[in-house]
Formats: sequence, structure tokens, C-alpha cells
Amino acid sequence: MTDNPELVAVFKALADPIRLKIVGLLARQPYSVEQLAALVERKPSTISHHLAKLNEVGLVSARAESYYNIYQLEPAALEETTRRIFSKEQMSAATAEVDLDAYDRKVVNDFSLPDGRLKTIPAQRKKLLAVLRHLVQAFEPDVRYSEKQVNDILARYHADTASLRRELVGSQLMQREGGGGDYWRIK
Amino acid sequence: MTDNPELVAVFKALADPIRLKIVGLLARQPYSVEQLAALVERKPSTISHHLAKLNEVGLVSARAESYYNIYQLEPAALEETTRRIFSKEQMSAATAEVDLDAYDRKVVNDFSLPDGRLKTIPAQRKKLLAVLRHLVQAFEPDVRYSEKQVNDILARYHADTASLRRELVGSQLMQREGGGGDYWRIK
DNA sequence: GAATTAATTCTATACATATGAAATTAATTC
DNA sequence: GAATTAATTTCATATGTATAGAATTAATTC
Repeated sequence: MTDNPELVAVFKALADPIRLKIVGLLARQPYSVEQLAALVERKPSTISHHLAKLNEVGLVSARAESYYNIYQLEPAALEETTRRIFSKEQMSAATAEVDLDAYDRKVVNDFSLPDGRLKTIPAQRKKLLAVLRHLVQAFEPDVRYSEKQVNDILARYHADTASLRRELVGSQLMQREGGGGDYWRIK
Repeated sequence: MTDNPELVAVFKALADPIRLKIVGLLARQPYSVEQLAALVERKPSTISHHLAKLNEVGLVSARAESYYNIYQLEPAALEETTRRIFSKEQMSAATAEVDLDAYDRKVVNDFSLPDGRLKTIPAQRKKLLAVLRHLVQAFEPDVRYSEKQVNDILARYHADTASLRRELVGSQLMQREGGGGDYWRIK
């Protein structure tokens, strides 16, 4: 799913008082354009315009009768829309296409020099965590590192390797065995 | 119920791709304005604007945390809206406030001279019926009229009283007893 | 075939709104 | 208290859209 333009279109179609009235009227019985125009007190050309929008998203359909165009509601489209809109699936689908790492990348970029080193270590917790999630990727999963090895790797980012190392452990991104043992990356 | 401005407002709030994404994101977890801005790739001021619209209709709420404003979804508002929108009651309510006689009045007006007489008798069936529904009100309910009395009353509207009389009977708005008997208004 | 009529399409206009830069506000950190 | 920072508000602008008159199309009636 690339986006939800159809869903937005349905909402747009319903986001107008006149069109909402038309839907309400057609829920009772079909009407011609002229009749709807009289009922909601607008000109036929305006009603045509509104019906075209409702028709585009499948909420109404038309049938020719004599030389009238009789419009009727498509209840199936309404129900179908209801299900799609408020289901958990829909929520997830809307979310799926968003880049969930965008924020992290922005923060890392804000705090990084062109060579990849950190300008400073973020003081704010949220931003520190974003940077730490970035740093931890310099370590291989399932590999044990000595404290010196950890420091050497972190030194590529910032001189204060002790702080970085401590925060990585404190934030549960890396773990340390017993007393002065080895470090490894979590998950 | 005077109108459904709140309902239109909810649809308007959801009728925007960015706001729909925000709702999708907040369905998973709360976010700050800045985080949302990064996730949907818009400036914080724009996100503030969108969140204000969602907040106005009760779809989201905010709580202060440190100096962040954390926004969260209000699922109850969503469900409440779903129910209201697509229920039959809603449809009827939307319809109730519309003047169902507006079409008739328009037709009668189109075919009437300033003094109340008819310019012509409508040739089209729908418009003829609207005019007949108007004419029949010149007769009292539960009163029997002779053919001459009927003609006299109809003559106030048009010279061709025979046609009008025949159409009133044919359209079941008036009834005639047996052979050459009296006429009376139905219902 | 000419006249009538409903509906649509075209066009112009007024109003609404999404966007982001700049200024302001409110809260936190040092 | 000064500096920093997130959020909001203000403002300008560009885009979108609801409305209806005019022109056009399609169908019916006489």
C-alpha cells in the first residue's frame, strides 16, 4: 500500500454540509438532480458538481429515467468504508509506509559532523537515545568485545568513550558480563 | 437538531493525507510534535496546525511532559463518531431538517402568476402532480362538492377546469361517487 | 424537425486552507 | 539569570473548492 488517497477522497466527499445532506436524503429514497437542488436550496449545476464528487468515490450511483438522472445511495460503499477506516488493520497500514527511523536519522544528522563524528553528546534523553541506537550498530551482533575494543570503536565518534559506554549499557542497548568482563550488543 | 456541523468538522479533520497519517501513527503510540514532524516530513508549525484541528474535534489530546507536548489518540472519539455517522438515526436526523415540500413550492411558483392563477397546466407528470397537490388544498376535507362547485373553485386557477378536475381524480387526490355524483378530497 | 427540458460542462469568482518562515511563548538546563 | 529548546501563534502565499451563470449536451415532446 503506497498511500490512502481513496480514503482521503471519501472523507473529502463527506466533509461538506450540502453533500452530507444529500447523502442523508438519498438514504431515504432516490432523487433527481432537480429535486435535490430544490430540497437543499442550491442550483442544479452546483448539485451536479456535488453528485460528481460523491459518485467518484462510489457513494452514489445514477440511472437514467426518461430524461431525468435519478441518483441513489450505495450503502455497500458506506459500510465498506466504515470497516476500512476504523479497523486496526487500517491504522497499521497507514503507519506501515511511514519511515519509523526518520526521527532518529534527523537527530543523528543534527549531532554529526561531516566525517561522522559527534559534535556533542546530546544532553536530552530522547536525542541521546536516538544517537545511541545509531552507535550500537557499529558493533556486530553475537560478538564479545573487551572494554578496550569498545573504547576504540566509540572513539571514532567522540573522545568521551567512557560516557558513551556507560550510556549504552544503561540504556540496555549493550550488556556487560559480571565484574570486568566482556561487552556485547543486545538483540 | 439544527444541522450537523460537528460531523462535518470530523470529516474535514480526517480529509487530509497528513492528518490521516498522524492519526495512524498515534493509533500505535503517542508522539511529540517534533517527532511527528520528522515522521511525516513537515515543519513543526505545520504539525501544530494539524494537531489543533484534530484536537478541536476531540480526536486527539495532549499532555505536557518536560517541555514536550505529547499527543495521543482518543479512540473513544473515533468509535463514537463511527456510530453516529453511519447509523440510520443519523441519516434520518440529517433529513429531518430539510423542507420536503420545497420542490412542490418551487414548481407551483414557477407555474403561477402573481395573482395565484396558473400560467399553464404543466405537461410533465412530476410537475403536474406538484401543482395538483397544491390545488387540492382549496377543498375542505370531509366536504362533498357538486361538479359545478368544483369547477367554480378550479376556475380561480385556470380556465380548463375539466382537465384539472379529471387529473385530480386520476391522480387519486379527489374521488367521485358513482355516476354523476359528488366529489370529495381524499385523506 | 423544432421546441422544450434536465443535466452536465465551462468559466469566473469568492472563500477556505495547507504550508512554512518569523516572532512569540513556555519550559528547562546550565 | 542567560541560553537553549519545543511548541504555538502570526503572517504571507499558493493551492483548492463551493457556487452559480452561461454554454453545451442529450433526451423528450409536439
